[in-house]
Amino acid sequence: MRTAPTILHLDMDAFFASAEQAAKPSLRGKAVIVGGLGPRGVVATCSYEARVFGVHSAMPMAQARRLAPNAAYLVPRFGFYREISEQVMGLLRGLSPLVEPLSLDEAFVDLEAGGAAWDEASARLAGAKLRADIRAVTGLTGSVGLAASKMLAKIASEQAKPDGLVVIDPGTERELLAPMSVRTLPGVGPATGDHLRRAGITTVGEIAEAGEDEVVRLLGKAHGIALYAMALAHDERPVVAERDTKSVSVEDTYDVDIHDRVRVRMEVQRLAARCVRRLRGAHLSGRTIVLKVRRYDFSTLTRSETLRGPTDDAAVVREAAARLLESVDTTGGVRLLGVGVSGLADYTQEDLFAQVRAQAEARAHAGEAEHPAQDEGQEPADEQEAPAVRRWAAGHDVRHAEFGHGWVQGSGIGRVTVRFETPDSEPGRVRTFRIDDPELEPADPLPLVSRRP
DNA sequence: TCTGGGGTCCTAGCACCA
DNA sequence: TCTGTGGTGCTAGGACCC
Repeated sequence: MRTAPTILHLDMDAFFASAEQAAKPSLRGKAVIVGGLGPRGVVATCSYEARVFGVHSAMPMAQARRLAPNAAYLVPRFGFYREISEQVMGLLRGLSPLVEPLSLDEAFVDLEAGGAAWDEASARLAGAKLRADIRAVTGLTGSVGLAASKMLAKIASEQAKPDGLVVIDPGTERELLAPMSVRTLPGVGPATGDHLRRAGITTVGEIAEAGEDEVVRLLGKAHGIALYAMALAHDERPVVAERDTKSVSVEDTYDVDIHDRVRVRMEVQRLAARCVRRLRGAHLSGRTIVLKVRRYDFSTLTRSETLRGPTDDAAVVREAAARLLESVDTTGGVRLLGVGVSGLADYTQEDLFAQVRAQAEARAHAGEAEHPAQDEGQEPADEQEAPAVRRWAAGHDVRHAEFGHGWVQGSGIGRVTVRFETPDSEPGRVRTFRIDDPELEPADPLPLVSRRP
């Protein structure tokens, strides 16, 4: 255990919602909710103004709409958030080579490894400078936690929210943790929390008092030992810069349950193709194909099949997924389907069988379209955008030939409403157009902080 | 109230093998 | 030859995280 608080945890404040507010002046100071807007969507992130109404992450969107009917509802723009995230991660890498991203908006940094800090004063200074740099480069705020371990740095950044910095001094950890809820500890979710509560344990201090044997008896070996150590503030997990991907998967929840078996088969084929495109995009191949089915009653089951060798061949994955589906009863309807590949290898070991078949097919269909697996990057016909009707997603950027840059505030019944404003303008005016207005074009997001010299 | 999407890790049962 | 044992791989499910 190190003796100085030189592990830093950064957590961007209400990241997606803050990015949208920075991009759209008319939303600043307002309740903004980002998430799936379909009937089965959930909240990904919401602004602090929306939290006042009781809205929070992972809440069903329908419930959020009841609580905050006047909030702005936007679909996530991951490409935009990723760009901002890369700027932030760049700043972190300036502090240390040991940066462990946890998601687009969170990361650990080992300040000591980078020579950026060696004691409390230098760590505090590095944290404060980082926060200022993030604001200057992205226009957004992030909260920083500093402690001697990852667990405590994360707890510190949680306490620092929003827009703050908290240091947990080495030596004070156990005292600090003792009165906290067991849910504070990483790995304690609703199920484990309930389990502990039934045993009369609700605080971290009570886990420590119960003793390791009792916690192992309640939660099993791996979980019990890890949790007991955390309760004593023992956490020696290092900051790991490079993490290998273990699996790649795609899944879709349908607005309405699918009952038609033919349609279910078709969706599984589409998902398998999408999954392989992701796999190939990451230059990976895998041995185990996993089919996931969530039924009408929310019960979820998985079926998997392990091949003799790794593959990134779309036909092989599609066929395996189709075989797996045959063992699943879907009468009653399915709400979600997913296809994944695990047991990954970072190279493509050619699947001999697929290769031979592809060659045979190529001979048989000489002059026809290529085998989909050889067709990386191109969307199959079933996933191409239908050009007939243009769709305008709420929150996405647009450009109008006459009125300039704006974003979609809403659309429906052949109309699209656009607010014309940019990150550094005043809140803009709203205008409504026909959805097929030729002067209206989708546009790329503008930088949040203007890059004038 | 009605529950996303993309991941990771752990456990347990079973089969197989030495 | 039979039985027990321990390791390993596969499969399925559950919990958790952001």
